[in-house]
Amino acid sequence: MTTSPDSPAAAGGQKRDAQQIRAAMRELAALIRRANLAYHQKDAPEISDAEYDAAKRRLLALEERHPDLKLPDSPTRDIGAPPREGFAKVTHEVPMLSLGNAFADDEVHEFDERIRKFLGLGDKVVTYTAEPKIDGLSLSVRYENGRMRVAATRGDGVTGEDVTANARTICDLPQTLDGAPDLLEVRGEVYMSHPDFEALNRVQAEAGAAPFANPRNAAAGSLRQLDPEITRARPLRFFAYAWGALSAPLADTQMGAINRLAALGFQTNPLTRLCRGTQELLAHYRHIEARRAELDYDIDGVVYKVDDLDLQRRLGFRSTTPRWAIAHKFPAETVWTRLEKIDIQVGRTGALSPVARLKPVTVGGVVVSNATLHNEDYIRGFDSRGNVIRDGKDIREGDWVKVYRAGDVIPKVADVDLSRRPPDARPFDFPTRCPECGSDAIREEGDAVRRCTGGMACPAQAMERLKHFVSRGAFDIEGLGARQVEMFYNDADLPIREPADIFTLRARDARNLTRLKNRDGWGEKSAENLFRAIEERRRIPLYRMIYALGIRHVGEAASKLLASHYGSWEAFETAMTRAQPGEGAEWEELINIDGVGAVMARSLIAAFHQENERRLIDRLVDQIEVLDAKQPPAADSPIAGKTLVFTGTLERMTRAEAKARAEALGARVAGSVSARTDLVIAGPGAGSKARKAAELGVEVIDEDAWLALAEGA
DNA sequence: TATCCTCGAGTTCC
DNA sequence: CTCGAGGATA
Repeated sequence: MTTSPDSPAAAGGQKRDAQQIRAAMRELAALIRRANLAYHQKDAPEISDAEYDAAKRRLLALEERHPDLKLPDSPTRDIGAPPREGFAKVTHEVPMLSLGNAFADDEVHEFDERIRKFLGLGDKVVTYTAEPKIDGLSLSVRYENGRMRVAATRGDGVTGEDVTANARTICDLPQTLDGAPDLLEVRGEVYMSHPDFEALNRVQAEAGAAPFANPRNAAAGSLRQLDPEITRARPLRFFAYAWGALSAPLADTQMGAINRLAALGFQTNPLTRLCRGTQELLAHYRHIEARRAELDYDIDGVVYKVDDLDLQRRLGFRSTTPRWAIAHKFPAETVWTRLEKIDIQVGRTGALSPVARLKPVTVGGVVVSNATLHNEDYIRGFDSRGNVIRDGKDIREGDWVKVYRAGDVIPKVADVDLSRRPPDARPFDFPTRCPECGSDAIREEGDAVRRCTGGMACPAQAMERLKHFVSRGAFDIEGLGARQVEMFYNDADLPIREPADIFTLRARDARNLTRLKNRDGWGEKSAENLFRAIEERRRIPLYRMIYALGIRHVGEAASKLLASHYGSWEAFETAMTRAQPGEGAEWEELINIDGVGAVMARSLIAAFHQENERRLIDRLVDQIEVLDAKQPPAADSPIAGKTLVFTGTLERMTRAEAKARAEALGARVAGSVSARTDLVIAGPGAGSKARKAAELGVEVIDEDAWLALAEGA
């Protein structure tokens, strides 16, 4: 038998390598899992945070280099792995908002038009600042009387983490300021330069530690070290570009404020320019894009801001973003890979969601193996109204597809390579029966999603409903997350199949021969902790209860509206039980709540009238105590107990603000004028509502009078 | 009826 | 983070 001298040996070497890598992966995975378990059960951790982080990074790095060898049950894909840090929480005095995005030139034109329209500027040219968007992490640094006091990460925008000790090691951040306002919160981006990043990874490699995937991860990992001495050894940099709380204005333009920050000793980005109108904005965008490769730090787009701070103030904010700024993003990195299979998941509302199972690839430093396919139409390539998606190309199992991470997070399929389509590939046959329970899956007229009709008889829906029930905004039971729900759902001795079962768990366990505390992975302490966490939630605020029911169209915001309107579970339940869709006093009351429309109202009524659904609710209510919503007391305000309606444009405050203010003063805010309305506040452009108020003889006041009323109270 | 805005639901990976 | 739908308004 003749073989070429080296090929079998080489193949054998590769195989051995793969085995060694697999073995290393298994060992690291076991180490991480043991540490997670120890942490969960609040025992003394077996390994230090640093060792844990190093193990996790090493495993991630291995997986990144060898996506094909990744263990199917790798702990790196654990959701809800516990945070291991002990940073204090900091509430931002001024929230750190995110920015709206633009990807194409015409979105920049729309941004500019929106602004001119909002301000009534006609064809006048607006001046903007344009600056690179640094790909790091944002930080807010608070100076009081010229001294650095607190530095906090963005967090969720409202609450961040206190990383002051680490921030003090960043040389771009002055410890003291000369000539600054008494109170100054400087905001900007912490980042790591390319040379520093490469040097750091060399040091990591020499020390046998896993390298960081990219400068952004390196910066984030360094800033969130518990030991500031480690952070000190990491060369972090900082660009200032914004501010939070201030005791005195910095300037009257954005550019002026940036220059002032520079004068105070902060680094500001040298590519920041003033641009008059969209043409200059786009020109500067292309200039920055062209120079992107020469910069020694990562950027992911260009930020545009209205320069005049007075105009910024007038433009104000939408719920999560300022109207006066936008991030013009560079195109996301895309990668071609094979789509191996299309799976269908069933959500809590019965929605069938297609998911692409991909041959794992690294996109933007992360291994991606799944991507959302949204719905039937997205796979088909055009929707029911005949709109074309991806030039009308459909997606088939076996196709080569172009994948990117939308907003650098959610993997999506952007394109299909028809030239590489396997000859035997067939158009995807979207199921018309639920893959979990076999019930019919139907698509309502005009709806994009197909839904399983099985209701609570569908195990997938029942399980997802339970997961929602214990989720953060709902009952939020410590130690009973998605994974535990799945475990208990299929448990032979101690099943949780519906919400009420959670609250009978302890009693059932006590009657059992196979006690929870005797099981693998459980002990007396962990079982007792779970039972205690459940008991703590037996008394539950009304809005959490309503939200937990998981009624379609009724999310967190709507639940709060309903809770504060009805005040008690009894009142709410009675109203929902008596209400008839489309008629009667209870219906009128329901849809008159500002923010509740006919669709939501019907959905609520259906939930309380559908027999099985209703029994679930009743059995749950038997087990718990629903606390009344706190009624705003403010009994002595002139509008307490009155029903108000806002109409037209409010110029001095947003509608949400006005509403919150009115409610704080004990008034109810309704959406439309009726005989039960006491007062209408009409801004400019008020139409039918103001007329109706006049017809009904309801008092109408303008915004100034309303402000006087609110201030006086 | 069209348009703007916010909310709900579903998704991935850390 | 994104899409689609619901709700408010012009």
